Amino acid sequence: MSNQPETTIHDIARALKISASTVSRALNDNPIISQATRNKIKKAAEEMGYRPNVVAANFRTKRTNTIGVIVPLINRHFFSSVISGIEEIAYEAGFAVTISQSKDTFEKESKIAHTLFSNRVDGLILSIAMGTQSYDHLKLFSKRQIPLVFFDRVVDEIDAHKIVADDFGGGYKATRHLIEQGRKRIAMIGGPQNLKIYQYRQAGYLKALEEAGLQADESLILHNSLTREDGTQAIRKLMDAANIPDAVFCANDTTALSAIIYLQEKGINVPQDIAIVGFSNEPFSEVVTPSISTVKQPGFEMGKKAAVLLIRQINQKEAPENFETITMPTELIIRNSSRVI
Amino acid sequence: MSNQPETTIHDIARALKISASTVSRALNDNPIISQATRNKIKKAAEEMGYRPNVVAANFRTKRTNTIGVIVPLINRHFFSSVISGIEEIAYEAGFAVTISQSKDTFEKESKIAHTLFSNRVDGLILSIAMGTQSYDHLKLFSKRQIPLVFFDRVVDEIDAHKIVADDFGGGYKATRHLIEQGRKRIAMIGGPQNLKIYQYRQAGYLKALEEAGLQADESLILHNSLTREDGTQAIRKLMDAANIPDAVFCANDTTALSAIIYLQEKGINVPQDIAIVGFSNEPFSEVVTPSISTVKQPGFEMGKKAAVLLIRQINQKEAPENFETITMPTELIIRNSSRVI
DNA sequence: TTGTATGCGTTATCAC
DNA sequence: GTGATAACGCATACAA
Repeated sequence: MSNQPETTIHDIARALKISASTVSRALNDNPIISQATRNKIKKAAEEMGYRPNVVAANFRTKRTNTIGVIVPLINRHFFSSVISGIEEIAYEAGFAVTISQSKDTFEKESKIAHTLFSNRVDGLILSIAMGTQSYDHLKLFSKRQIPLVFFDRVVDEIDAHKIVADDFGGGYKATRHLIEQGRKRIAMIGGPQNLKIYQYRQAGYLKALEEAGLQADESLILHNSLTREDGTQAIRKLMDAANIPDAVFCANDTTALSAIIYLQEKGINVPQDIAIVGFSNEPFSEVVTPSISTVKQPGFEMGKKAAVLLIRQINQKEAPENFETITMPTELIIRNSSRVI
Repeated sequence: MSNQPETTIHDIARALKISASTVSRALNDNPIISQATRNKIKKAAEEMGYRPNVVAANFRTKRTNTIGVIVPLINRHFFSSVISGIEEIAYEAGFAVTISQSKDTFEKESKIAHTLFSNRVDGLILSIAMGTQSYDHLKLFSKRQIPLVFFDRVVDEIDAHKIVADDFGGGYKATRHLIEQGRKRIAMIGGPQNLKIYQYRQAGYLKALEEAGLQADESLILHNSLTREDGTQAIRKLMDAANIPDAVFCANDTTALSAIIYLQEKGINVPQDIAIVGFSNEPFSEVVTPSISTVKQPGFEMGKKAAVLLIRQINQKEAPENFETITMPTELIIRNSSRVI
């Protein structure tokens, strides 16, 4: 069971009585090598079980053909859609993709970023963790001219291409829809305000209220981390207050679900008594009862776009003179949690 | 905006008028270097913005401290639980984790395996794709003594540690539960029979039927790829036949959901008319109406176990004389889709 | 405890 | 078209 030594281009060169450089060139389909020798070399490589040592090549060329991706949680439908989009483009362009999850903590995000940097990924695509407030681990990349593309949860302080969904429009459309359903006291369960996306969703909500001549009520606006538990706590707080809402716009589907479950337990009718709209279009939102109205983000498309921009930047080797922020449209999906038929 | 050159250990050595090897040793906390010089070197490294070139080190040491993980789909709760388990252990042990998804196709799986191999991952943890029937891309690893651990969807033909859930027991418990609810004509929507896990789930089902003196009915056993669409088609086929079932055991939660939705549309009562049990405990199964009875697999624990075995094998550098197959317990969770109260 | 020398496998530069 | 040679940055065997 001894470790058989790796076949290298030198072994092939020796066997064929040619030089290693010719082997290298042939294997890389360098057109300068004649078709005949190229075939001969490839055949020999095949027979000898040659496997290129990519690590050595990466070391030599200073390129790894690898893109790093950091998402808060792999297991969110939106994020895994983005990942699929990134993979599709990267795959076509000959890049491998390394995926990591920050678990929404700054500590893990920073550690991952350093690891990816040390492993010399050619570029990085990421959506920052909820807890991230310092950006040294990302400045590392910009300082060394390693292309960086943000999506969804972006950072103003760093110059880079940014792909975002139209969170403002989503919040606006969701709220406007509730208003059109005749709701007057519309609460909001929002996310951490250090993240732009949650600021924008809330801004859209406020804008819709204002347009409709409805007074925003501070006591109806809550902020938390948007987990199942946070959602339950938030809806309880809303319902225990003096002046209960007749609708709730939730900044994600998870808290929308919490709200629905809590209200059902209390015998309160959704949507008749209280209408609910979520955000993100998680798969479960379609299949729960009542199905959850929500705002759909084009995750797959965002991933593709992010990868295209990143790879372009990698290949041109120059930092672009100006960075784009691309806003992709969101779509309100009206389901039973907000529609009084 | 020019690319500043990387600081190397030689730069530090020159600045400190010492040798590069001392710098290398100090930075790696080699105890042979005196505390004083170690501190001095680390301080200089810090000040000079030194970042180790991990690619170069990997190349030199032939180790990457990276574990490759291939799963069919990142976005399945079970798989992402496994990934979390793997990450937790790997993180503690100083390994990075590269995650890829095969999208359940052989082609992508094979391509990923080759990429990971070429990138010299120290070990591989994987659950094979539904379509995978040839194993050359995995034999690559065993041939070069690169440790390999399978989980969930394992391969008999390859010697390696294997972590599986008790699929047989899960199928058995699920079916027995349906029998205890008084069901007599229990159908099964099963998965591809080239995968052991689906064979075992079905074997458990058959065993429970047999024990109860119920005749297995071939017309009540269907096989497909267990997607939403497959599930809908399967339940339709079952309901269109002469002799309709009074319960269905589905090999995953996705098809269980399809069945429930289809039956509800047809005005058939779940569980009164037809009881349903799924498999895997996807998050949605708890929150749909009716909530779906299912079999829970200990994904997180399986991931941890797989990582522990893999890392042990990596560190001892020797192929173990005998490989273990570890079966982790499954748990039946009884919910409303099968419980007539 | 530190320094010197060497080589990992590949690609790139230059020569022929 | 092909070959010889150097170099990438680091870790290590050996020498001091």
